[in-house]
Amino acid sequence: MAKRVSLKDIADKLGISTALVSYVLNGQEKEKRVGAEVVLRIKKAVEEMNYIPNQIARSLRKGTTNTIGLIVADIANPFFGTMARIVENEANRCGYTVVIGSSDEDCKKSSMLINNFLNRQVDGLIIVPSEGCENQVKSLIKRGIPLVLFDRYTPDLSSNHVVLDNYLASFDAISHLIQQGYKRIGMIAYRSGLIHMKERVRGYVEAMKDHKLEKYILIKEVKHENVKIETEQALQEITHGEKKIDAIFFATNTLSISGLYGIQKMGLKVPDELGVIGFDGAEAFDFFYSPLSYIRQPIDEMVKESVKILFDQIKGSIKITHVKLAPQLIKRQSCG
Amino acid sequence: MAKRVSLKDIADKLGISTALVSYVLNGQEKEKRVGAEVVLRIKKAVEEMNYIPNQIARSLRKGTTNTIGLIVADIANPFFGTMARIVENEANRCGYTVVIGSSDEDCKKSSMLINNFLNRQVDGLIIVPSEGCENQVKSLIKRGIPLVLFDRYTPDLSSNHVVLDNYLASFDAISHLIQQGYKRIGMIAYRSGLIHMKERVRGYVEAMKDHKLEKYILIKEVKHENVKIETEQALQEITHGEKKIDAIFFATNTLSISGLYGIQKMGLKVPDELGVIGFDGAEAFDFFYSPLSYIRQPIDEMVKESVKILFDQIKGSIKITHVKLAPQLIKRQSCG
DNA sequence: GTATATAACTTAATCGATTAAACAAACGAC
DNA sequence: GTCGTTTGTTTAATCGATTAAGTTATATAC
Repeated sequence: MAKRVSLKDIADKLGISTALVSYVLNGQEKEKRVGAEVVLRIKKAVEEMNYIPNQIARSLRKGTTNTIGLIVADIANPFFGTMARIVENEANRCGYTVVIGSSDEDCKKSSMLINNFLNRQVDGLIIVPSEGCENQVKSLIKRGIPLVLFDRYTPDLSSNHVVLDNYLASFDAISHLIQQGYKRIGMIAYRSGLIHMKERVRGYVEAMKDHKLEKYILIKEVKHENVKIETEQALQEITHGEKKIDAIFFATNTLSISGLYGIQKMGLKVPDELGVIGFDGAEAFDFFYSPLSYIRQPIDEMVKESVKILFDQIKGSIKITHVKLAPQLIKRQSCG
Repeated sequence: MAKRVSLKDIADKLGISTALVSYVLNGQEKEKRVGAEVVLRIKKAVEEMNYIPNQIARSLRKGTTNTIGLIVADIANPFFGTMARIVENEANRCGYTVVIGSSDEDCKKSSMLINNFLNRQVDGLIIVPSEGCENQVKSLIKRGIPLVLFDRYTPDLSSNHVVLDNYLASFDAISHLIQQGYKRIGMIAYRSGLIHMKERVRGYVEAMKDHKLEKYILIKEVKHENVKIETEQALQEITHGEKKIDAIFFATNTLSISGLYGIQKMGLKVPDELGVIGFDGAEAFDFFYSPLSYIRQPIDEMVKESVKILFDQIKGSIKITHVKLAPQLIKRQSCG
């Protein structure tokens, strides 16, 4: 591989010092009063020699990399893919690059990613935190690393975060189901201590209680590792037998889709035998024979807000910002 | 933000030189015969002071960043999301980090991304090339940048690439439709000069000719900018009137999904009125009322192969590798 | 007792760009 | 003719880690 052209190569070729070249490349020719003729010669040489500045060297010197790290649960999940795409757009607009990592909701992987990104001196992080990584987050905050948590947060840590009003999301969904005449409403959620999941469950429980349906409260929690199988099993159990449910609420898009596979397989009639409300939205929801009603997250706004907060932090702001955005219930045919 | 601990801080604290610390951190204590007691003291200090090596400095010195750049069309598209995820896994296993960019099939964006990644001294690139960026690719090759093209390639450039046998994919799909009794088979493709699209079209054309159906050849090409609307329009046109088609083949997953929306809206009966075969696979395919038959790409294998080739290049191999993998036709209910 | 190995460290150059500080030449003021 | 300014340029330190080459001190050989 041919050796790359460096600043010094240009300076040497023109018989001048590297300082001049650097000034011109950074558009400081006025402030540093570089001679007009020299400016031209430098620009010409830069063009001719096909010079590409070495960001690594620059980063080392300046102490900033113009890079932000993004840690999601799984970049193959369209929800996070969409999220990543918006982060990328916003970051690029400001001259930043994004490095992305998938944690699989696994605290160890998350930790490795965070360390790796810090080694690489990212200027800030947007993290969808996994369960059990409170200490990692705490440590980041203590070290003053610009950070925004997304989708979830740790209540007793004062970090920046942008989340959906998850309580309201569930509450609305369940209220709507009840209004449509459903009573025995079940919920399938992840087994997780994370606040977003707890809030979604709380919204469900409160809505049921508010309508005096506490006796029908039925929550099945599945583990991250085996979503599809566990979801179908759970579904099987609660849609049969004496106490079988007449409606179901899924707590995430992955759960919703796994659930739909199950419903399809079992041949349940939606919305007559079973009312359904999902989460997040997916193309699959639109093609389900009874197009799915779902909770829509304002993801565009959420991500833009996150990036904005992060850049504020990077610029030195010490303000802690919490943003909670309202969900939207998209009503279609799957719930009466 | 508290100043980070550097190698020198550790050396100073222990009253030794930075060289020793560096040796120990790199596991060279044996070769460089660092004293046993010193090794212990260094390890203890590293732990205590919570030292994190500065990858930037290391990269500058070593000339490698242990980072690879990935340029896809759109990370929000699950096909590329899945691809990115596999790249990430493979890269991580080897201690590499991935930076991802979305080109939107736009040559200018692609160019900006490539330059940006090169500024950042990525060790190699995996690129899903856009139309018109042959010169960019050529320049990369000329400069000896480790590179693997994915999904598409430029026939007259000798670059490494990993692609599907797109000709065969189409040929198989169309042959199957014909075998099922369809004759007036249309195709919806992207308006693109890229080889993968040309090959997909060629497979269609050849299959039609082989069965003496050339008079029914009907290809609609849509632009990237307005996929959904254009696809629906195209569909509208070719499913009505005298010469209306009785089956359709979509050339990508985005086109397939847009097409399904159109079919759903128009209330066409699949597979009776219209046989359908899609591309790539998507959850939406499974929930379409007549589960879609589709061409499945062995994406896992394709990506792993790409990463392997790239790492070979990074390690110095000068071998040019072309990999073409066989598609799989998943037959379901949408085509008879 | 001198020469040679070996072990254990230190020194200092290096990667490439940035930038404060020093320097030199030309100009104007009086 | 001297002093101060302005203009244009160079010098060299710096970011943090790596590593070839150099330096001691101690051990072993004969």
